[in-house]
Amino acid sequence: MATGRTERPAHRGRGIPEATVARLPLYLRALTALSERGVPTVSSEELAAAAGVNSAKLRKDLSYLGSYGTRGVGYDVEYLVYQISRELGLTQDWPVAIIGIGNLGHALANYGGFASRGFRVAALLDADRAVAGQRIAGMVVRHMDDLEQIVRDDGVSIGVITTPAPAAQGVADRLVAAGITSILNFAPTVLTVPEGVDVRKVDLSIELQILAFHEQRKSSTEPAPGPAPVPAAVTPAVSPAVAPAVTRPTASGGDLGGDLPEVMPA
Amino acid sequence: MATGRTERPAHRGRGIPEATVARLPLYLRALTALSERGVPTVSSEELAAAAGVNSAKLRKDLSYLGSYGTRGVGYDVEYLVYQISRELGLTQDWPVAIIGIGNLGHALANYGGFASRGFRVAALLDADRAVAGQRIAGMVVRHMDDLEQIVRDDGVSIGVITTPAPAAQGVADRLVAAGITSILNFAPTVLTVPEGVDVRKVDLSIELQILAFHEQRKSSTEPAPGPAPVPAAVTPAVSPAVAPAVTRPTASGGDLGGDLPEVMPA
DNA sequence: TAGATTGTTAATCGATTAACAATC
DNA sequence: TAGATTGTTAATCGATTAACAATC
Repeated sequence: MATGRTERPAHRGRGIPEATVARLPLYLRALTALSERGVPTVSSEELAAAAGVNSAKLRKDLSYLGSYGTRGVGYDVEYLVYQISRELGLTQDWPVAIIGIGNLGHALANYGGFASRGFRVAALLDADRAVAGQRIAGMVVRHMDDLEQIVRDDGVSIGVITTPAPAAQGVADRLVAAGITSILNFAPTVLTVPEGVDVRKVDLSIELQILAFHEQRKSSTEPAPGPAPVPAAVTPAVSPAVAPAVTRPTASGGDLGGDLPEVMPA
Repeated sequence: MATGRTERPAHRGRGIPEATVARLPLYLRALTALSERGVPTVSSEELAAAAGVNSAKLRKDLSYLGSYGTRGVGYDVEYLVYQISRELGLTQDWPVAIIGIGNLGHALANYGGFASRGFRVAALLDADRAVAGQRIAGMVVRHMDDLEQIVRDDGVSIGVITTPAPAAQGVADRLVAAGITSILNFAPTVLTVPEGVDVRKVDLSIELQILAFHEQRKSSTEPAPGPAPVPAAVTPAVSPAVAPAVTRPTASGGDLGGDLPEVMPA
């Protein structure tokens, strides 16, 4: 229950920074957990800790939405849940279509997380006629041929692409042609879309590769990439003279393995 | 095959910016596609277009790895694939363990993308004894009790958490205790880990919420959240008097559903 | 040499953070 | 009032980008 507090949309209308928008869902999740535990208010310090961010950042982020806290007290949990939900557009229903019912599409269709929080799986689609017609998560998979009609009839506003990489761009084109302006892409491809269409991607192998980069730096105790401090004054002018020892005529034949790693087969 | 070019590790040893590290996999993917098409060289302009970034950014990113291009010519595709792979640590094998074999864990286990590119699913684990023992993607699911032994025996360095949210922190703690220092978290929870442990997260509902935010701004032509300009002087002093109509005592009871998004059932 | 394209500089932009005045 | 905590300022940091000298 919010104490009858007034709102000042402040920055509203223009310009909540992208970095802030990306964190609002985290705050919302932390607040929802607090709400379920019956916690009435939180300080920025507590909420920041729960969301895994710095409290100054949290306060700055929230200040873009308005002045929803009370000095000396903190934030009313329910009230802030509402305000963030509204800002994110979660007070309305967002019908989502999942395109490409393979392993991942199947898993997402069964994923409970959609239903709550304003999202609703409105349709499952696949280009394979053997897949279309199957019943998954209580829904009948439709064929891609019906895409335009489904988007129109069900008011689908967000498309989730879970096709193999080679099919993704074509699907994106059709989604855009059908009027969809928000796409969540799970296929490992860069999608090209017109201005005004938002694409976000979820990319497993990119995340793994970033982890591998850091993991490599940890385990290796070699002077260069390791956590070693700057080796006693590497004078810029000197390095060219120091470097030649590292110079290699070609990348192949080293102990590094001359072969370039093959990427995903498909 | 690289043209006999010399290498200058330049910035190496310390500090490739995180933003750059996060893009290297994109470049690698684009380069691999070019390599498969037999393209021998690319300009920064072409490669940047393929990766969906600005060419100045690409050149700056690559400059952190060294001087691997040729002025007036461009980059040797094979050579650059090799250099980026090496930088990311993909010239070695990274055994991965997937913990939590529900919908998503199952899908990931069957996902081909792992195997290529230096990653290898070394083990599948689940806390449920009814799941352990099952055969999935040619592997027998092991019970969580065996975690420590598996990490040790198989040299697992990366843990992928696909458990329900409430179980994730406990699993993370055990992974860390077992010596794992890189975690990819699919559960919608903030994980707390010691210094030196890297956590990256993949979060479907956060991505959807970010899309919803932008989608809302597009479709709504309402004055406040829409793309409308600042409505004729919203004097700060006045807003408290204007706002009360929007003030609501509580957020619950709405269509928001007070529920936190449940993750995959298992 | 003339044309092309890299690698780097420097300016700009946006995000983070500590600190603190405002205020409950 | 005294204590607590927000909302905001300003300094800092890091990332992006245009522009161009270096050089193949």
